[in-house]
Amino acid sequence: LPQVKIPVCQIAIETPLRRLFDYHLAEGAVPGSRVRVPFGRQHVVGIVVAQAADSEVPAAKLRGIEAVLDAAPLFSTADLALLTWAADYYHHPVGEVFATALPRLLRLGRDVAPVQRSWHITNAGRAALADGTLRRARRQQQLLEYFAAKGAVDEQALDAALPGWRPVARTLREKSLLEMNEQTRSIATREAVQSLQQGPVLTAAQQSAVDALTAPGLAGAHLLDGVTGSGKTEVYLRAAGAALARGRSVLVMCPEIGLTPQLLERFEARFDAPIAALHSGLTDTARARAWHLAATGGARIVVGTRSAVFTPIPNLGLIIVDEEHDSSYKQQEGGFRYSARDLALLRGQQRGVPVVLGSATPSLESLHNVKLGRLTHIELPERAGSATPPRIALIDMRAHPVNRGIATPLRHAIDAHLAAGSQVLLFLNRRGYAPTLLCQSCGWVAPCESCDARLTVHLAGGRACGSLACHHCGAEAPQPERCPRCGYGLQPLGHGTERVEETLAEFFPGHAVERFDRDSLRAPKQLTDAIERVHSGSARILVGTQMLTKGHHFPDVTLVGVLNADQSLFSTDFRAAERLAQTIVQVAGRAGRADRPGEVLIQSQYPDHPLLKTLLERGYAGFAADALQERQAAHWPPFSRLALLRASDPEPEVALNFLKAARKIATPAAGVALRGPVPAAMVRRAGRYYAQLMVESSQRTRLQAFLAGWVPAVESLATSRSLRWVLDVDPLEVL
DNA sequence: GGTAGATAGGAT
DNA sequence: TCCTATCTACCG
Repeated sequence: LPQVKIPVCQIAIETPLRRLFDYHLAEGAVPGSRVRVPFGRQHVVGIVVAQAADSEVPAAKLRGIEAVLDAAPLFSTADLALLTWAADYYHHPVGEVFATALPRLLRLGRDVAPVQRSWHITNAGRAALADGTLRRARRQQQLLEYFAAKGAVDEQALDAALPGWRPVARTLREKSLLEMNEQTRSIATREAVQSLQQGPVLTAAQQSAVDALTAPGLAGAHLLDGVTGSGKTEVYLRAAGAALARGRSVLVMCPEIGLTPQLLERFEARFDAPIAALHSGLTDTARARAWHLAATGGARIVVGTRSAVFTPIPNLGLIIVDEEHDSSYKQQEGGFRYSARDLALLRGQQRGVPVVLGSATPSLESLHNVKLGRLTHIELPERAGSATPPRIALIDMRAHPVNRGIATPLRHAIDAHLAAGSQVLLFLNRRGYAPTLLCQSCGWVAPCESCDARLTVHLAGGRACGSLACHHCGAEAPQPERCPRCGYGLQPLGHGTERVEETLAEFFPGHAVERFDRDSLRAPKQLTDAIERVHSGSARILVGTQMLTKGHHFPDVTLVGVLNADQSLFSTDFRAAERLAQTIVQVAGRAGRADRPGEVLIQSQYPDHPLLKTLLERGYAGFAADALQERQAAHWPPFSRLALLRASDPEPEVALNFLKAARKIATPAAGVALRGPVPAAMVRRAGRYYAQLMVESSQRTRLQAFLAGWVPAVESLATSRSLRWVLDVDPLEVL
């Protein structure tokens, strides 16, 4: 009997299963479009990835597509190829990878083609106006009169003409006096893009950077390596302008848009072009709209965070990855742990589109790629506008009196800068009041019930008697008055940003302190208000965490103090030194932006530490050169490739045993080494016990080949439902 | 991950 | 005897 071939669609479905699912071919079910399909006993939305002339699946199991949801595909074949590549490379279920690329509403099957809503008066409405039934409802009467005069009016016009019309219109609609019409708006693609501003005169370095990035017929990847204030953004704008002028669109990626709205503002101010912003602060509807605008070519500039790397952009002509060293480009939670920076490079290569990675403190990976010729190195050595670079010095905390975390030389420097009318910025990577609550009598410290960690003391609503919080699982508890073990009084030990804020207010009375951390700036409004207080000059001293190292320009800050650089000097994570160097250089970059020279003081117990010495004597480039040599000697990335299999379970030993079994079933492969499994640095976190197994190879292809065979086998090992496991390819933290 | 049928144990 | 909690297999 000749086999009958049955043509099928191969569909990505959001499920942890690592495969596509075949369904009978249906009209309009072209690759890239969404379809509704029966799946098990449910009905789900999937994405057609490909069509095939035949299926491996027994014909009896094949089912039909229920509905095609998109008239035109959402993803191009190149978009599909990128997503498929990512699923392969990160060895993650393809359906979940596709889910990452799609806003929630589209995943749910909603139609988000932008609609134009317009309102008009009904006959009943005219009658109501005539017979005066609305005499007592003045606003309703006025709105109806407006519609009686104007006819159909669309919502944008109403927003502009009559702010606050919506609730009134809703009431009138319920009474059938007004009606609303929806119609699909056609998007004007290829809108003319105008440059609103000319932009400043470029420095020679900027000009040659722009030349390199806008050379005709150019593709390829570039590292734009420029100190803070050297004008990287201006280079981005010029390169983007050139791409837009060629009729192409631009993808701009940034680590956290909420913290760095400047980038978006600069693009908005420069170009009269439709911009779509994609970040975590959007509502589902707003995100779906922005995504759709980008995917249909309605936006010529797309500014977004990590997941924006997957957003379809027709006619893409340039990809910019700002602050490429930033760890938020790597998804570090959940299952699909991709690097948006690496995928951006791949996307550019795949489409022949130039990619610019920008940073004042490039990742060692990127600097290594420069050496290998995979990235061209474009340097912007000087600060634009000829500002003097900051003077950096160490304060030996052993050699000076230290009062409440602040050494005398730093205190004097703060006094001097404040007296000169400048602002001062202090960086401390530790939020809360104190990292520990200690009993001075018996040595008891407040522990987290569900983690191997100490609870951090926080001020409750600002006053002395605080609360306790776990920074690992989020647990909160009131602060006990007495030691639960011996009944003695308890003391907060150590310094967090809240305590430093308190200390500064005491040491420098009359100088308002502004605190920048996740606790003080929970809402975006709080951040903008705080920044406003700094810019207006009402705040004189800034104290904060990482938040202060990202993006914001504080032109009147002339002194930056790093209160404790030591935390990561002796970390076991091989990337700790790189992160510390980047943080110090980034926070130092906040000082002396204007014509006033800046000063940076770093407090340390170990001023002779080679990392700090190198950084001060030879700058970030010198540090990076040394660090790369160390990595090479120790055979760490980028000189080797890593993958980490992490597992956790509420019962001790379960995760470790699972990983031991995973190691046992591995087929030995040449050039691939397994290390571990070992318990995680913090074994118990949020009530689960963690362990990990490392896979290492000097060659990416070997590692990939090994994982391709191993991961499916590992999957079949995981029988218990309570056990969770993830594979992290190119992990950032290996603790 | 979601679902439902199978199974086992406890409460009534 | 029935109810529920847990296990197991499957998804085209």
